[in-house]
Amino acid sequence: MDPFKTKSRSAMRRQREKEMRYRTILEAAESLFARQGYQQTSIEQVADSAEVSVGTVYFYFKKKEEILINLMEDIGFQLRKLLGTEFRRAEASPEGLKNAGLAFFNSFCLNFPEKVSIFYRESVGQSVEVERQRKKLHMQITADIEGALIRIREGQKIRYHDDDLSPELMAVCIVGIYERVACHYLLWKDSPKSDIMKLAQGAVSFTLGGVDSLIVKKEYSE
Amino acid sequence: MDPFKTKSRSAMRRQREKEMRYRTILEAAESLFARQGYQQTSIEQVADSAEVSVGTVYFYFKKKEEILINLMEDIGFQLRKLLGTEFRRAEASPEGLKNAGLAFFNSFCLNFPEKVSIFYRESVGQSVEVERQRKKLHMQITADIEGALIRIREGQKIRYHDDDLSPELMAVCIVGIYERVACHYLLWKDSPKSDIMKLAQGAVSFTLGGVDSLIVKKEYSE
Amino acid sequence: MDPFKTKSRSAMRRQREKEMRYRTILEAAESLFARQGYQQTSIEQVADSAEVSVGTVYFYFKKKEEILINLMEDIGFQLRKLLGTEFRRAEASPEGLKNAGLAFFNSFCLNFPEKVSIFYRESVGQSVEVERQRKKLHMQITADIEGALIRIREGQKIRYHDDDLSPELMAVCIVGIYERVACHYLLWKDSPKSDIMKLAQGAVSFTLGGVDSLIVKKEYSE
Amino acid sequence: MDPFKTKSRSAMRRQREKEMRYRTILEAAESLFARQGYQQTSIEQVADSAEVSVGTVYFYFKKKEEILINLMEDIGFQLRKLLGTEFRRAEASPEGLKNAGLAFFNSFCLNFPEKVSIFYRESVGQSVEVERQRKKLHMQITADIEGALIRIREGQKIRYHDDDLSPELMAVCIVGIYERVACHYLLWKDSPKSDIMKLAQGAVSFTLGGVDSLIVKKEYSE
DNA sequence: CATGAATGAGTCTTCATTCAT
DNA sequence: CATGAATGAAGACTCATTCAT
Repeated sequence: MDPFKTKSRSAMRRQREKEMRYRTILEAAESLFARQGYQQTSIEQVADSAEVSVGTVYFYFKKKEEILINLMEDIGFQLRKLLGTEFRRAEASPEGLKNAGLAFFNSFCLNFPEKVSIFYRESVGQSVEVERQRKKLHMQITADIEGALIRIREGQKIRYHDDDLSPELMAVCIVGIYERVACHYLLWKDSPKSDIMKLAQGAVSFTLGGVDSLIVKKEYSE
Repeated sequence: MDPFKTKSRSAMRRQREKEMRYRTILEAAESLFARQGYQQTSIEQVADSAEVSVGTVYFYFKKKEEILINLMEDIGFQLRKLLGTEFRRAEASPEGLKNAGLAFFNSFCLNFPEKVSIFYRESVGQSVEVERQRKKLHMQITADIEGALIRIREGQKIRYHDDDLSPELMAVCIVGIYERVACHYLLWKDSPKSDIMKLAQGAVSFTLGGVDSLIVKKEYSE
Repeated sequence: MDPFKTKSRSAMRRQREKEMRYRTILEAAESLFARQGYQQTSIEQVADSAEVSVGTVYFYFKKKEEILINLMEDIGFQLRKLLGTEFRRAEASPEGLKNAGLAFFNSFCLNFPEKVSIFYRESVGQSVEVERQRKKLHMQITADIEGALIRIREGQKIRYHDDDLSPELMAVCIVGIYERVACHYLLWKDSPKSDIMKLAQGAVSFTLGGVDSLIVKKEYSE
Repeated sequence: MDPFKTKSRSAMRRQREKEMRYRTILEAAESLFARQGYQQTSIEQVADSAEVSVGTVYFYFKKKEEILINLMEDIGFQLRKLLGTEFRRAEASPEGLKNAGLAFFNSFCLNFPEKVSIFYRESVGQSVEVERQRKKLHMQITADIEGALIRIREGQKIRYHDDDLSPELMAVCIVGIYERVACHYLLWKDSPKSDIMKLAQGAVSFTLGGVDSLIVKKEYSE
C-alpha cells in the first residue's frame, strides 16, 4: 500500500479521464459541425451530444472558436503525418507524391469525411482567428509538399522552370486539386467509395502531369 | 404635355433609380463582406454604407442571405462569361484552356480581389442556402470547363484515359488549382501584381501538364 | 395642407415619442436600480417595467452600464442646477452655502430619494466606466462648491487658512457631509420628513461652522 | 513519545496553519478586490493568488460575499480600535476628536489604502447582505464618535443645540467628512503622502469647527 | 416606396457553488 | 482537509426581420 503509488495512480486516472472528456467533447463537436455546420451548432448541442454540461465545455475550451481551432489543429496534424510518412517512405522519388495523393483520398477522405467537411468547408469564412489557423495549417501542408518536391528535384537531378518559385506554386496547385476533388466528390456529389478510388488515381495522374510540365527536361529525356 | 408620356418618363426614371439602388446596395455589401466577412457584417452596416435605410435593404432583398446569393450569382456569371469568351475564341484548341486560365488571374483576380474573397471564402461554410448556390455555381463552371475539354478532344482527335469521367475530373482539378492559387497568393500572401502574373503562367502550365497526362496519345504523339 | 408642415409635424411627433420612450426606460431603470440594486436588476426587468422589449432597451442604450451612467448624468445635472441657483441667488454671501445645503436636503433628498440611492449607493463600486462618471460628477459638484466658497471669500474680504487648498478641501468636506447625512437618515434610518428637515438645519450649521474654522479672521472679527 | 502530547502539538500546528490559510486568502482577496473591484474578481483569482484551490476558499468562506463581509469586519474593527484608543487617551477632552481624525488619515489611510478602497468603495452597492454589514459597521463607528462627543459634553460642561439629536448628527457629519476626504484624495486624486497629511489637518479643523457651531455657548465662552 | 423604431428569439459566456476523490 | 472538475442557472447582448407611418 504505497501511498505514493496510490496517489500517483488516482492522479493518473483523473488525468486520463480529463483527456477522455476533452476528446469526447471534441468528437461531439466534430460530428455536429460537419453535419449541421459550425454556425448552426450551439454550445448547448455540443454539450448535450457529449453528455456534459455547458459549463464543462467551457472548462475545456475558452471560446466556441477554440473548439473549431483545436479540431483543425488535429486534422492538420493527422494530414501532415499521413503525407509525411508517404514522402519519407518514397525517399525523394516521385513515387512519394503519387502515394501521398492516393493516401489522402483513400486513407483520409474515405475514412474521415467529417474531417474533410470541417477542414475544407466549415472552417472557411468564419472568424479572424479561425481564418488565421486555416492559413497557418494550409501553409504548413503546402510547405511540406514543397519540401518533398525539392527533395525530389535533388534526388532526381532535374530542374524546375523557376527554381525559386515553382516548387511552392506546384505545391499550392496540388493542395488545390486535392481540396477541390475531395469536396466535389465527397461533399457535393457524395460519390461511392469505388468512384472515389478511381478518381484518386486520376487526380494523382493529373498532379504528376502538372509537376512534369514544370520540369525542365535535361538528361531526363526518355 | 402628354400626361402619358410624362408618366412613362417618370416611371422609367424610377425604374432606373430602383436598379441603381439595387446595385448600390449590392456593391456596398460586396465591399463589406469582402473586408470584414459575411458574418461580421450587419444589415445596418450595409444600409449605412449604401446610404439607405434598413427597410430599403429589405425591400430589395428578402433575407440577408439573398444579398450574398445575388453577389455570388453575379460573380459566377462574370466568371463564366470570361472563361466562355476565351474558350469560344480559341475554337476547341488547347489555347482556350491556357487563355482562360490567364484571363482568370489577370483579368478577374487582379481587378476584383473582393469578388475572389466572396466567391472563395465568404460564401463558404455559411448556410444551407448559400452552400446550395455555391455548389450550383461551381458545378456550372466545372461543366463549362468540362465542355471545353470535350470540345478540345473532338477538335484535336485525341482521347482521354477514361472518356466518361476524365473530362469532369480534369475540370474539377483545374477549378481547384485556380481557386487555391488565387486564395493563396491574393488573399493570404497579398502578392504584388507582377508576381501574380508570373504565377498565373506557372499555374496554367501546371494545368496543361495535368491535362496532357490524362490524354491517351494516339496520332497526337510527339 | 402644406405637405412640408405635415411632414414636419409627424417627424416632430416621432421625435417626441422617441424621447418619451427614452425617458420611460430611464425612469423604469431608476426605480428598479434604487429598489433592488443595479446588479440585481436585469435588462429584462427594466424592459418589462418600461413595457418595451429587451431589444428596445438596447436600441436606446448600448450597454446596461450606459443606463446607469445616463441616470447619474441626469441626477448630477439636476443637483448642480439646484445648488447653482442658490449660490447665484445669494450673490457671494454665506447665505448661499446655507440655502444650497437646505435645498439639497429639502428639495432634492426628500423629493427624490431614489436619486439619492442611485447617486450615492448604486453607482458605487460597479465598473470602471461607472466609477469614472461618478468621479467626474463629484468633481464637478465639488468644484461648484469650491467656486462658491471662493466667491464668498472675494465678496466678504476674508481669507482662508491655506488659500490655494482650503476652498477645495472645504468643498470636499461639505460634499461628504451632505452625502453621508443623506444616506444615513434617508437610506438607512428611513427618517420621517420632519426629522430630515431638522437634521438639514443641523448639518448646514455644522457645515458653516466648519467653513468658519478655516477662515482667517481679520476685520471680520466679532 | 507521549502520543497525547504529539497529537496536541500537531493539532496546534494544524490550527495555526488553518488560521494562516484563512488570513492568506483574506489578504489575497483584499488586494484583488481593492485593485480590480469586488465584482470583477472571481473566486478562482482569489484562490490562485492565495495559492490554494477553489474548494479551499469555500472551506473557509461559505460564499463569496462572506469574504467581503469578513474583510469589512476586520477593517471596521481596526478603525474602531484606532479611534477608540485616541478617544480614551484624550479622556473626554476635545483633543480626542482631533487626534482621532489625524490618526484616521495618517495611520489608517496612508498605511492601508486598500482597506480604504474596500471599506468606502468596493463594499458599496453590492448585495443586501453586504449592505447590511456596511450599515452595521458605519452605525457602530458613528455611535463611537457620538459617544465621544457626549463624553466631551459631560467633561466640558457644555451643551449641544439639540441634546438628543445633535451628537449623532455631528458624528454622522464627521464620518462623512472622513470618508469623502479619504476617497477624494486617496482614491481619486492619488495625492502624495505629504499632501494628505496637510489635508488631514484641514479636515480635522473643519470637523472641530463644525462641532463648535453646534455647541451652545454658556460658560464655555472664550 | 422609404424609413427606422421595435421586436424577441437565440447564444455565448460567466462564475458562484458543489462534491466525489 | 484539500483539490479542481463539473455544474447549470442566469444574463448580457446581437441582429435579422417586421411593420406602422
